Amino acid sequence: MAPNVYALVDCNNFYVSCERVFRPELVGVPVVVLSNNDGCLISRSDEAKALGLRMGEPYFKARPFLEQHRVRVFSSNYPLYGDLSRRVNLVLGQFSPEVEPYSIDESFVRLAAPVQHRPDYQALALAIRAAVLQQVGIPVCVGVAPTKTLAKLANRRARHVSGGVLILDSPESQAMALAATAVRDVWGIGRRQAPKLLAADIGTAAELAAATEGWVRRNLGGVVGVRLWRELRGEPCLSWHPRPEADDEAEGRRHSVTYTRSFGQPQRGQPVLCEAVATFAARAAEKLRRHELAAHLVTVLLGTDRFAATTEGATRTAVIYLPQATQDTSTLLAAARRGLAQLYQPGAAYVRAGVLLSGLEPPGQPQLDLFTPIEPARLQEQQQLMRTLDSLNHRFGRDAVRYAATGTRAAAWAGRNGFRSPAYTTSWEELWQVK
DNA sequence: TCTGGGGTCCTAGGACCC
DNA sequence: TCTGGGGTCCTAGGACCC
Repeated sequence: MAPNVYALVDCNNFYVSCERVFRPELVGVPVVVLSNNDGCLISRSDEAKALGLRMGEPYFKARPFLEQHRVRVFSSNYPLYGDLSRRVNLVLGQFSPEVEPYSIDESFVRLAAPVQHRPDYQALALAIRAAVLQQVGIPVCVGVAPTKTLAKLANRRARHVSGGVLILDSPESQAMALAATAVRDVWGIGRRQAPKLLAADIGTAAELAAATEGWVRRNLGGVVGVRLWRELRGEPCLSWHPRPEADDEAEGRRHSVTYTRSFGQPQRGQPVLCEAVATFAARAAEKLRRHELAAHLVTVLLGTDRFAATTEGATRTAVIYLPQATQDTSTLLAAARRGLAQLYQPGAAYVRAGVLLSGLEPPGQPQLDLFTPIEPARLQEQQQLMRTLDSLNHRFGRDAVRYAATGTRAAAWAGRNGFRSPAYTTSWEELWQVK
């Protein structure tokens, strides 16, 4: 049987490219997009990279430099990026039924096992690139190889190749690419492992691939390292999960749903924190219902400033167990409030909070709690209310209808996002206008 | 004044059971 | 007086990813 071939399609400077789709005047000039809360730089155009701006640089430090060089700055606009990401995947679906979105800006495409003698992957990769650019307006790079890890490696190198595609379908081309790739740039080798490998005289991906399996098992995180090592040698070991949220099989189901945010200003008062946590719980609950799941565990997180010199800086958590898994906002809200009450310490200055829902299962699973079973009629009522709430908010905009506990819109704890572009494609109020 | 957020996978270790 | 070993389940924490 012919082996599979994987293409990794990666959108170039994705968030910046999204902003450029609707503002052609941004093409050719330095542009950056900031993280939530306008905290740091998370996407840079090539021009911004050329100015020496680094990924993850705090915005407040870079600001004078950005102004001096007239860099265009945007707050992140996730509804817009998420929608364009979806459109990119639709285009990829024209080339293969097997598309696995890996992150908002990257997808793996499994290409049909080649029937003919030597398929022209180069031409195919170029066609993918042209189609995404033409139909969505986003430039991408494409790496093609027999394993996911090699496809990632090919993609990385494709960025510096004219045409933006690189095919590693022969042992010779793979050997060359491995020799030219620093080991710290291999997918799965992070900040911790890279120095360890260097100390063992392993500086390139080729040198890692040439190590013995026993050495890798002992020194590179056991089974995880061995899997990575095999993938580099062309043996596929990573599994394939097409359309992760579409199917309801236990296999591909997610394990948690989180909503955490930093505050615009440190917060000390319990009522304000209560509103923030209630808001985050309501958001997490929406996400839970979107994925058609219910949660048994509600974890509340409360964090103090980890950069402050005077305090410890720590995130503390409280876990509330719900005997019956639920996707009902008011039940989750009440649990979150109990968690907050356990955590809250008067006087502490909190800079971030969050809600994590876990112990997930499909809603309406058989009841295990024998003592306080919720009545089926009441359960149905709850579910109907949530469906109504979600559809109203979908139709009339986020927060058209919401819980009083979540407080006012102009909340004291709200984060900054001073430079946000309109949600051109997902919000009726902000639709792109042609004049 | 100002440093993001949301995930996954794996392992170690404790509690408990037989 | 002696005090095993295997299994399961759970949690905390590490490492990594974009």
